Amino acid sequence: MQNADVARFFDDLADLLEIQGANPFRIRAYRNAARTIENLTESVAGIAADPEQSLRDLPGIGKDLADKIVTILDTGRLPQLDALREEIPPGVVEMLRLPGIGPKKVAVLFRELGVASLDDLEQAAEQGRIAELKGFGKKTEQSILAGIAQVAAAGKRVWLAEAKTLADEIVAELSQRKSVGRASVAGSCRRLKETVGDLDVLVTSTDPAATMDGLAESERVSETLSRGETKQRVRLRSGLEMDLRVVPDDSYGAAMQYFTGSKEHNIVLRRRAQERGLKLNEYGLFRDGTSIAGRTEDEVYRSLDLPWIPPELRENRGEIERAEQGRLPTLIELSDIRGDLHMHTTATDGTATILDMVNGAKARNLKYIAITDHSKRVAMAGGLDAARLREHWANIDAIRKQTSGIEVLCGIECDILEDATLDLPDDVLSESDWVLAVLHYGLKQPREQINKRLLAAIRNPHVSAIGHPTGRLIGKRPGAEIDFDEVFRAAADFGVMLEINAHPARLDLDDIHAAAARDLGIPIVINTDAHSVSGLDMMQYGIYQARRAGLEKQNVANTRSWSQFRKLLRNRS
DNA sequence: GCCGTTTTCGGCCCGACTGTTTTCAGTCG
Repeated sequence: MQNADVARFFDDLADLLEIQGANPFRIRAYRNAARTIENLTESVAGIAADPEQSLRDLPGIGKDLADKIVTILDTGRLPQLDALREEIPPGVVEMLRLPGIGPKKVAVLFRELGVASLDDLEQAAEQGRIAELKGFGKKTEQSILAGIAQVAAAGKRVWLAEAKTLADEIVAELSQRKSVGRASVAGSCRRLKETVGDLDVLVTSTDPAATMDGLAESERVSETLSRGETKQRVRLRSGLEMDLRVVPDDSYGAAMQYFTGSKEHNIVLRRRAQERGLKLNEYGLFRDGTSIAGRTEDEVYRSLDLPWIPPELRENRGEIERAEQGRLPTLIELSDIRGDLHMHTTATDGTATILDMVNGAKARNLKYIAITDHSKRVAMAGGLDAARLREHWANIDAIRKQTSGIEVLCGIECDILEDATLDLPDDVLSESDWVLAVLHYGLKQPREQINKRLLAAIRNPHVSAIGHPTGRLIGKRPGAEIDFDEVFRAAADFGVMLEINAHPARLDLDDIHAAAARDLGIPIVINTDAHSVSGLDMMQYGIYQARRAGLEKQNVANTRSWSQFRKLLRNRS
């Protein structure tokens, strides 16, 4: 059982308890436990099985929750959850997804009207039965109908690449207005999370009303959803929603801190303020009603006896403790990257020639690259068999001889087949400078078989790295189920690198698993998987993911000079 | 349900906006 699966039990339990009107602090305890488990770099099953470790050492896990975790791991069920599900149908929980509808309203709808699904709810709204309930009205009824349509339509999270591009454009647009002073993206987009649910933008303004009018009239905005003195929520034409907050200049740093989040990080900070007799909110840090910090984020953190913490790390995954101890990582930057070990050409499904890719890489100041076209199993992309691959390598060789200033490796993205063999024979792989082994097919196989495949690839002496280890496509398909503990141990033992694939749809390994791999000393490679020259620019998104994992330059193999990187390869055999 | 160099009981982060109210609960981030 994966950490995320265990966490889900507690989130589901919390949802049901909320509808039931249970003690809010008990509910919070379940949610805190879910976050703690989700953010672990070790597997919770591993901790439970290890006599040297105790679940109760995890923050927010006491006797009761430790027992519940063991029950979940042993039986795959949680009796309390099963009992609650008997009382509250799944459709009732689903209603929580509607904007403006929370547990209290859901409970009333279920209790008073017997509404037990989105379909029931839509019917009741159309019949005007909702507006008659106490605490409800015509507007709530209308917003329920609008919400149902919205949930059906989309309301989904978008890739960071899309959200960030849009957010940067909007900030630039707002910055041009005369009334606007400072402007910045905040929220999960600033934390560079792999997906973004909505945008948060912060501005200082001499004329808030005019600034909000300006946003409402922007080409990128389709409608204003709500608007007050300091906050405006709009829907963008792309479907994404955005909050604009207008804050006083003296509060800008505190507001940036507050609206960047994460919620979990902020809760710990506010508690820290309380312990020091202070109060922290979006307007500043206050002692007895007098502001003692707020103009800059740095000021806020310093006044809480902490160094400034990079937004990418603000998830309450131990960054506050590390900051306190002066052990914050020096996060990797794009300019640290020297090589790119995953890219395609017209030999398979790329759109650029070998020479184009080589020149594109040189233009981006890379010192070494690997050309890694597909192996034959990926027939749709025109994958290469042994003969075509050798021919391709000869072409790469020819170009390498007439090129200077960059090392070009004859590589291959070799499929790990469903039966745990590799798509090309060992004698071919042995001629390669760089073998990236990957899963493309059979991702739904049971975990045991997936692990068998990955372990077989890792043990093959010709394999250099595992590319996009889970095979997930964010928002489109989940990755393969992997026993990460076992795979990571094998990668560490055999000196096989693991990839963070920089494509915005992959970002695979994710932040948590990349951190776990780093903890085991496994060298990480960040690669673009470029299918065109401009695809080489995706490196930035891989760097973002690595920063969220807390990776430093020395954790990432392709920050090394070519001569250093080559040594890593030689150590392999 | 968790947690504790002020506590094993009594706390548990904070404010804006909306809709339904006539002073505030619910929701959201």
